[in-house]
Amino acid sequence: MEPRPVPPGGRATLRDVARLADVSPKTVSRVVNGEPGVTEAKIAAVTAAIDKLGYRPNFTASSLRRANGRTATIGVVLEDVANPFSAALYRAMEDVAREHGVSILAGSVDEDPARERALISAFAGRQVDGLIVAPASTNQGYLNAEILAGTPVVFVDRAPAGVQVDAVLIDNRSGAREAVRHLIAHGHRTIGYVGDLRTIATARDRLQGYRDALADEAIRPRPEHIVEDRHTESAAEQAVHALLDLPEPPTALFTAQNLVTIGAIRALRARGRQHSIALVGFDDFPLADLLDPPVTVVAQDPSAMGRLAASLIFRRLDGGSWEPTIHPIPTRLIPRGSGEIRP
Amino acid sequence: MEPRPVPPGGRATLRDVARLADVSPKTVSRVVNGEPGVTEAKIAAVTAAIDKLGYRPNFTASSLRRANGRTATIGVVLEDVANPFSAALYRAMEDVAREHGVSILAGSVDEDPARERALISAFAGRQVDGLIVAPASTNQGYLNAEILAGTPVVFVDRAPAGVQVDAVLIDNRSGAREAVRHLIAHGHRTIGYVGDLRTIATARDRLQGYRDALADEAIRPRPEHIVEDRHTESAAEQAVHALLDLPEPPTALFTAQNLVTIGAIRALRARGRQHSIALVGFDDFPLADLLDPPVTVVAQDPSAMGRLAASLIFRRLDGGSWEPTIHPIPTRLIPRGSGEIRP
DNA sequence: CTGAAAGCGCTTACAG
DNA sequence: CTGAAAGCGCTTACAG
Repeated sequence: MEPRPVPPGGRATLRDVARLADVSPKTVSRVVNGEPGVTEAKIAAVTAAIDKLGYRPNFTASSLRRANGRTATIGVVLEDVANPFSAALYRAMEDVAREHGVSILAGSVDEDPARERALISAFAGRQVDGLIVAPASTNQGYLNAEILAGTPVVFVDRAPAGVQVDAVLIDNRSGAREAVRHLIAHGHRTIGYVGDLRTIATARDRLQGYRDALADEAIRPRPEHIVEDRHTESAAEQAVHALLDLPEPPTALFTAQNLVTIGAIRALRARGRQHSIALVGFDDFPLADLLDPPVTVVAQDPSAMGRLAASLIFRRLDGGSWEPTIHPIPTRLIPRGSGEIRP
Repeated sequence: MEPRPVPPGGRATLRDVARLADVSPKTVSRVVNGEPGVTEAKIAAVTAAIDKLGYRPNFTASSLRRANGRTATIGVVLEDVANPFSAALYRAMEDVAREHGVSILAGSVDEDPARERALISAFAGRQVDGLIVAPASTNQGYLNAEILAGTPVVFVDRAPAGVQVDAVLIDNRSGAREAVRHLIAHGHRTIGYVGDLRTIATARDRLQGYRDALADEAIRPRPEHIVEDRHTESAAEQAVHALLDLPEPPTALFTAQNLVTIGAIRALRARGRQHSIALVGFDDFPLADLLDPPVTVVAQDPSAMGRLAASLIFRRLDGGSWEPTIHPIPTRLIPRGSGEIRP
């Protein structure tokens, strides 16, 4: 609580400390960085001066001069931190980064390629040691300059295009196939699909998985039962209302993203059909098990994905070298009730 | 996709660009920063060299030398990004920061004061232009050095102690009082309290609000109906089981935090009591309206809180000056069903 | 309109 | 064990 004698309006520098302790700047640097070969007396003098001035080393300046140029900061580009999937990814990365004494610059892109580039440009300009990206763009060739310059880049959730990098991905197609197969196994032949923007590759993969599962059982997909480009809860809700208004409505729904699933549930509830129309969602979400009926989902493991993505960055920073690889993370079907409703 | 002629293993510098364009570094600097007074010819030469080298300005170095020393980066210290409350706060701050061309360094403290200090130290060492903090510590006097040095600091969700800063807060006590008053108005006289760690000031405030509401109606609080220090879902779940096992169990519950509310719901479900025991939770959470019964809550507005907190930082950075103030954000009781169950 | 010199806060590479 | 000089990548403050 005692006010510290900091230079008014500015912060003390290493030179201020050196002057007060009556040593050279280099000696202060040695003390600050815990380098050996400084007498106890000088260490004490420097430490006292640091305390007195409230000196805080300028890490930014030191990394500018330091041999490896590392900033102990990585950049994380997410879809939307407010979405629990992104939030879980981020939290897992943060935990790994903390173990390495590394801070995180993060931002959300909301499916906007321009925002993705702006964030990466801002992070690269701040000399991040690595980048973890869940891309919204269709091609990330612009990252090649960074990669050539030696910055490790890892993609998460979405595959790279135009660039060779490690990627932590799930198999969206087979996950979706499993979901729809589950519905078929419970007797459904007319299954509606409601999915995210078709500009998103993972959304297209999930639709393909849906088609695969139908083809497996020689069920002809009905175009009117397939609704793409639903990115929000309310857009999905409307889509489900429309599906149920069809002359031949589906008896089951596969909803290919967490917000879409929630929108679908709202529509089913509004019609009192939640116990008569089966539902399997892609992506788990908090409280899915507490709804009535509990929601069957194909769960991803965002914590595992985030941990692995961050670990890959740090392995490369620690000198690890390997060809850029796809690192698959398995999905898991969790039957809870909504997916086991029979037609 | 075409590989750029970047110096192998390193990035091009402003000097590299200057050499290639055959101008002085200062001229490159002018072009990069869009300063006026450069001939079209030189601009073209510099731009071509930048493209050829894949040059990206080192923003870190420029802010070291730049007059105001700004890094266009702020630090955000949250409770836990994976909690939807923190995630919503963060997202709102991010949106404001983006409008100002500012990046965010963020981290979670998980109620650990040491982590709080470590994060702030890391962010300050990276020369952030401002700090937004949801503190876990009981005293933040250590921030005074930063504040004296001119870094704007804003607290959010939790009040400052030992330091004079702006704070964006809700009135936890009166919010809790309103919640419990609501239960009393619906006929309850024995109301259980389940709350977060008593080390958290807002948890203590909410308990006080609970006591206030009982006192208002001259209801004697029963110590055995008050359970503190429940920080996780499962801890809260256990607590509710224990409450309902009492000889005289409460007919209603006030759960003073979002995870605690969810844990309580799990316990009520497990016993099939969700329609017979009333429940009001503090903090809204996604899907609260889709549960059965829908959950009555006292809602905070984390988006409004985050936006305001970030705006305050930028107003100060833009030269605004005022005495550090508490900025109250109202809470709102949302009756949905669980809180209107009668004894 | 353009550039040479100095310096932001720190570390490197030496010398003693 | 200690420090003087130079330099990280850039901008400032001048001079022309």
